[in-house]
Amino acid sequence: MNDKFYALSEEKQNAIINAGFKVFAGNSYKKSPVNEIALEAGISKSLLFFYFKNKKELYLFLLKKCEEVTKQMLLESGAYKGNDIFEIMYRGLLAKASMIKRYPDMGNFSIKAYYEKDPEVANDVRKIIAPYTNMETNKILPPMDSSQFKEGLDLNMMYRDMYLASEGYLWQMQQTGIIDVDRMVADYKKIIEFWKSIYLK
Amino acid sequence: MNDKFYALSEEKQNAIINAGFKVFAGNSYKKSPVNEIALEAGISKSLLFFYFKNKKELYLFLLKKCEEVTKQMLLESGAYKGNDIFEIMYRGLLAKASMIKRYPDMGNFSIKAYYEKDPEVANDVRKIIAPYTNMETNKILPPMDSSQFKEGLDLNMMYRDMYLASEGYLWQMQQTGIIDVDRMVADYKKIIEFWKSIYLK
DNA sequence: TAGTTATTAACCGGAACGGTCAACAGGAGG
DNA sequence: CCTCCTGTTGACCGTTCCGGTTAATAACTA
Repeated sequence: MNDKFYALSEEKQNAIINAGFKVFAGNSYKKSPVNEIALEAGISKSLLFFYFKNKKELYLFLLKKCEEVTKQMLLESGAYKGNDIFEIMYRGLLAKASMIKRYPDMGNFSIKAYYEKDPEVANDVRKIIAPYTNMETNKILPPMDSSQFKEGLDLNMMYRDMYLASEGYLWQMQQTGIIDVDRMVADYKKIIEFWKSIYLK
Repeated sequence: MNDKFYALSEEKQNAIINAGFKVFAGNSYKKSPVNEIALEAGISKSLLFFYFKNKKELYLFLLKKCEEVTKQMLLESGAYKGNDIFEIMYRGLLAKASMIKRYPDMGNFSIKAYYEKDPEVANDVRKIIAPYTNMETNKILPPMDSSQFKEGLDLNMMYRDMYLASEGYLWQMQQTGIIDVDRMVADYKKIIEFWKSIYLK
């Protein structure tokens, strides 16, 4: 890939990246025309081929970008790990929300890439995705002080319920197409308040 | 469309329908080759064009099928409407799960169709989808006897949390690719037991 | 065997695609 | 004004793909 790409303004870079995410998220690798990505990004196909020597390189670049951003997000969301489970969940959603705002189609792109079967890229996709599959997810109950919760509460089930509801909420939000981070934060705060009212002593 | 299609065995019909759902769910209308659908269904392209006179007809047939199945499902899941909210939710998930099992890609197909912009089909899609958008969804709290729940419980928030968690669970299940209805039922029963333990008096 | 039906392989014209390249625009410096 | 350099593009090419047709074959029936 051409280093000149990094000399572009951040907006221009993001425009290209998001165009790539969008088109590759909407179609399989083979059915995603480079021209469509260029048009979406507001540049010509030739220029895109100037920055990335071919379609495969562009695709794998996007996949790496995706991994990098996700890793960064997980880091951020866990940065203030404490023993307040509600705070942790709140920060987790916040990080995800801002990620969705900056790269709206990245999530769908990564899902598509995960299931990509085209022999031209499949192997490289596995190679890039492999380490990131084993990564620490937040499906596992973080350590916490159980004394503050109501007696007899099944903490694992509580966490599972909250995790599932968060996923469901994010999914529901993404279905609408418009990501309104402010509204998401407000909604989620209310949900967390509800959880506190039923789970805490 | 050719009535001979209905003379086919149910398995053959479903094979064709599911092949259509799968391919159209994975790509936009224009980028979904009829040949790929035929291959996936285990028949030749010519035969598919024998049953459906062109691509558009096949697509709209699938969309109607989708609407019909969804309507049926909503009917089933609400058939035993009582005042037991947990029972209602359980039946709801059960209906959705069995629908996913029979038509694994139907959900993604309907989402794709909803956002389809190709002028060749967009108008007809709106026409078919329109009545079904206004349909009664289960996002609204059903009437229930509040005396059995814990004092001061916000029933709307409770229902919202349960609904979101159910969506999140279904989404998570569908991501795995393998729909194991038995496991889903078992999982969901445990989740509902948990809800009962925290919400009921 | 003859006739009817189910199913397909081969084909066609046109469109789309990845990738290349000569050309063009515009600014910098002489 | 000319010249060089850089960023950018339209036009082009060989190939593949796609929707749809049709003539031919397979399978079944009587």
